[in-house]
Amino acid sequence: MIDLTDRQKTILLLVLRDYIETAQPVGSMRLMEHYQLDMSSATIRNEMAMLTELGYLRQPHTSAGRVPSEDGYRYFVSHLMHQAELPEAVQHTISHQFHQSRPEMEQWMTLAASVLAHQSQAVSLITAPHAEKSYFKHVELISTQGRQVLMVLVTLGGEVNQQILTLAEPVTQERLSAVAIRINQSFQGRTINEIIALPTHSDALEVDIIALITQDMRRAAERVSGNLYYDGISNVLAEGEFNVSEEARRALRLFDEPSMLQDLLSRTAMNSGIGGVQVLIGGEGAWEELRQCSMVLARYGIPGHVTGMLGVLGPMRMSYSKTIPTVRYVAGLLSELVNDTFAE
Amino acid sequence: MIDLTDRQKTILLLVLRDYIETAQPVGSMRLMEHYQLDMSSATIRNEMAMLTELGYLRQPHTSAGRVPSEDGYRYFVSHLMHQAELPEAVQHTISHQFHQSRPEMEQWMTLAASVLAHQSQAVSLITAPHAEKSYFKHVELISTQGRQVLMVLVTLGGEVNQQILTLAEPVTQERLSAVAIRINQSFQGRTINEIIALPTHSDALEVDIIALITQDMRRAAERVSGNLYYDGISNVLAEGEFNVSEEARRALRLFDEPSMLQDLLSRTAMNSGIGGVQVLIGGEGAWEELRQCSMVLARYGIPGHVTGMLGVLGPMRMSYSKTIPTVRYVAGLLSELVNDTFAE
DNA sequence: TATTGGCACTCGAATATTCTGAGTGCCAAT
DNA sequence: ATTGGCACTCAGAATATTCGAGTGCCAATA
Repeated sequence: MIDLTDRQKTILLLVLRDYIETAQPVGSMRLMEHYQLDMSSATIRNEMAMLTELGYLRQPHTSAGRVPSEDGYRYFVSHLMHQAELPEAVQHTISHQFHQSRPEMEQWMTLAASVLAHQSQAVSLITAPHAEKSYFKHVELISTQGRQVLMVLVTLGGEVNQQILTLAEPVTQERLSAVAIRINQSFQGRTINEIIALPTHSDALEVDIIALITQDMRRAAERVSGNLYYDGISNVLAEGEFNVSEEARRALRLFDEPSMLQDLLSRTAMNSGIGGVQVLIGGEGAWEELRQCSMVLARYGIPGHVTGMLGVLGPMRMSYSKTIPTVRYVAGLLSELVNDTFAE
Repeated sequence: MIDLTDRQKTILLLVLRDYIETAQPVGSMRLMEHYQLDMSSATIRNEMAMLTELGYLRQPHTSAGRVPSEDGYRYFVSHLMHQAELPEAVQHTISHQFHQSRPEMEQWMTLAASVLAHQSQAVSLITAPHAEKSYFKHVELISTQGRQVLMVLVTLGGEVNQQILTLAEPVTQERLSAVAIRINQSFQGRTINEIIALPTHSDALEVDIIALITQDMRRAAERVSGNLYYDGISNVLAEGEFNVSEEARRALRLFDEPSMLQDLLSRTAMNSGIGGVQVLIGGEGAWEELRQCSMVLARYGIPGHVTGMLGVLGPMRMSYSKTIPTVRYVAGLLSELVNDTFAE
């Protein structure tokens, strides 16, 4: 794996750079002139042949230049690319936008999606922060009309869940409020299991409501992550190689099938810590739809508490050296915001 | 406009049908055999020439069959197409899905988007119902930690708006609840203007909260419509003529620029009543991006009260006779649901 | 007068053919 | 170990050729 000479590394790096920039197979001559290498094209050819044999480069056909292979990209990302921070100016711009927006989670999500899409010129996606263990915080019952009641359930971290119930018979707001107050007092800060363990109450209305609350909390716990936001779908279509369109269609199908994305996000990045950025190249064998794509993913939030995922989906030859710092920075920013909001 | 002979209408209708089905220019021979017309292909050619002169058909090039022009589609939609109801079986399936889903607005929106996209094999889009005039219903203040407070504001029709405030100094939950109760009592059912007209209170905290409430309500009133949901983006890419891709890209750009869609929706369908379905063919000159597309739009909800928009965006040769009933039916269904939920 | 068969004509799309040049692999010379 | 030189390859562009669906028009017809 580390059996590459310095010169081989240089050449591999340059091939990657050039290909990422131009999307054209890169040949030995071009490489030599463009980067003023002081060796002949024949030497470069020899090295390239070596790199091809090692599996880091590919030849689309016999008489074409070289193109990075999946392994090539992986080597690039993990050994060659120099990991810079995001330029300060960009950091400021982004951070400014966040601090100017309305202090609402939904706004932040939309903004983060937009920033990522714009910076990386690819599709961005992000899940709302999600409590890893759900604690009851507050419930509110508001009668809207006759038998319809709006239930607003707040769990740890300000996740708000609203639902409309239809009762068997009309109930006054007073009665509802009384029930709410009782429930709030006894459930405060408890987990779903603790709530279930509590002695059941005799009041029929109250029993119904409690059943709904536990049901909601259970459902929330099952969902791997919160709502999904994304942005920049047209970016990916602007890419040259996607004009083949077949590939683009496949990748975009992911966005029509939220469950697939959820699955993908949870399966990959659940195990990576906060702050770490995961790079997924060419679907890593597991995702047929992403054969031509890469994803840069990160988790954000408070570990073991409230976390979410965010990332970028783009063509395999996306600019990792720009995307990775961006994803890392935005993840950090969101972590801060989540911290400010939810920490106890 | 109505200067078409019956025979011309028949031919125009068949051309439309055939083209919508096959996406191929249709010629005189094909028309004759396929639909057993008892006239010769020469006669059909003559009529076609006439229809071309009148602007209802076009010829892609001299020696090709005929293709409907924009005007042709319009004539078809308004005079030729027979307006059937959605088949009962389909109605049942759809309605069943809605009644099985969780009774939450968000679920309904997602479901409606999914159903429309699936039925029409095109992109669907839908805005959440939006109160045309906003009445205060309820506010809830929940302390999450030190100076952070979660405000949940419910306005007429169960629109719930959550926001996190940072206070100047920590306040107990008791104090917050007291404020909430006072506000709820005096604001119940009032409009924003009435609230502003009320005598201001002396309590600093209360004044702050009230300011935020009015601010929120004002903002909600300004938004043309609620959140935007959509589905089926990959459908549009599956269409043959979009493989040219340039067009697809343009149309999809709409989805990255929510403001454009909002604008489009409000400008077109704001004036059409509930129940009426509007058909927008080829952008009607106004929207460059939609030159190759059509939209089928409808409003739903309670007129003058809480309404939303929904519709389908597809290629100009979409199956109007299937899409229009679907859109109408789903709009009706949502209207019912909105009615059940929000009516007073 | 409206309809029809016949026929010459058109022109996009499909297929075949040729051309071109960027790029390679390899070898002998340095 | 590196390099200049050279024959070879092959995708893609450019060009030519064929094919046939479809038209427009006209003279014959009912």
